[in-house]
Amino acid sequence: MSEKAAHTRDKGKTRRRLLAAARELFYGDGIHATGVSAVAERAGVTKMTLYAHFPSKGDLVTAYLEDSDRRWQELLEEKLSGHEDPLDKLLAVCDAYREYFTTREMRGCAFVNCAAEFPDPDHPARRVIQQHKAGVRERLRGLAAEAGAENPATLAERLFVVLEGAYVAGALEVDRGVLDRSCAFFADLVQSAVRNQTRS
Amino acid sequence: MSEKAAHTRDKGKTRRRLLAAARELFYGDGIHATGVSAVAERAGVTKMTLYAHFPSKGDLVTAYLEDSDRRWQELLEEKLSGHEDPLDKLLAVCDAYREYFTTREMRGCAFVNCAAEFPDPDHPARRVIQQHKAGVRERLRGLAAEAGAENPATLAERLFVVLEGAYVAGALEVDRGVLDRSCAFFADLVQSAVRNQTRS
DNA sequence: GCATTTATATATACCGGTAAGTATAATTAA
DNA sequence: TTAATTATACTTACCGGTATATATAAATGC
Repeated sequence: MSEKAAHTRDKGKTRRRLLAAARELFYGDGIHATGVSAVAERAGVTKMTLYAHFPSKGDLVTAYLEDSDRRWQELLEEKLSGHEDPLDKLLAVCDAYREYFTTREMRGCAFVNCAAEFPDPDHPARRVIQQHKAGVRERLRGLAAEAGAENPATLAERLFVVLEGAYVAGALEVDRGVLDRSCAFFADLVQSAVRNQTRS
Repeated sequence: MSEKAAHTRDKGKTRRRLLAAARELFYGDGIHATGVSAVAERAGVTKMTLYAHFPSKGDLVTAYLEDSDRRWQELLEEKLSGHEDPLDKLLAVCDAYREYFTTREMRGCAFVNCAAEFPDPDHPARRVIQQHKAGVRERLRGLAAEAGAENPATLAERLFVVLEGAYVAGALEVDRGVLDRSCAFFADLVQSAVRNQTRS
């Protein structure tokens, strides 16, 4: 049905198509290597239409990042909702990471890659990146506390470092197993941090 | 003495100047965002001279990566030579990482950043990146074995993941402390992997 | 010691391609 | 009628890379 229906008057739909195209191309090929014309073409619209939705390429980039963050959060919360025990919830973060990683091509973290392309710390895109990473860390900290870790802040930061490291290592190595082994690493850290807790 | 001596006939010196310029600009601003003219200008030479040393920008990029890897290895081996005990050597790898990181601006790993800009796994630059990371992992594995870790391969991979994670986390956060805290993390991992060893 | 050759670098202009972004007019669907 | 989109052409700017002709320092030959 939605085959030849490129002539939809639904503005939201066009915007979603543009964001989907931006996601594929920006993430897959890099941002500087992707022209706005290519994004428009992938979305099946004209460059003029793209500029009707996003005033500049920079705005499209930040919208792409915000959209990616939103999608990540949805995936994470869905994963978390499948568990009751706070310890299981904590472990589920790692699963979400792995799933998010393996779904997308082995291109590493979209936010890290974007930061590599935009060195200026004051660039608007960096704000979104910062917020995304801060969100992950904050979530980990809360779950670590709920799980009863001795030092939730330390555990959360270490888990965060492991996740980031596994992400880049998995993107660079042909060997995909590092992802799975890092999940075991993650679980070991959680276990040893919660084992010697003061049981309530 | 070497002030106004831009008219040196030393080919090696010009090449070094070009590589230094490439390092600063490629690393600091990104590769796609840096034009060959900018590199030549920074090196104080003409674009023609650049192309007399490197047949294309791609070749300059791979030379830049090879040079970076060589510099990293020199720093690492110098750090390692300051210790006798294999356990201290292992810990020194983390110090080398931190020093290498803080010397250069907070822009993360040059190899990871380059991989973000060159998605094609068959791109020549990716070969250098792969070799660099494989070298780090191999070194860690050897030192872990010498230090008498129970499972050197597992420890080495985990340490590698921590180093990579700390690198990207430090580059994204304004907080520089994550680097130092990750070194403590690194040390903890080493300690607990060596503690329960079968003493020879 | 002096001229010549050769390697290295300069200066400058150019080419084809592509990028981001704009202008304008026609078209489509509600 | 009106908002959304198309189609096409355009501007300005920069990119990687080349062409051409010149200048200079050092090694070479006599």
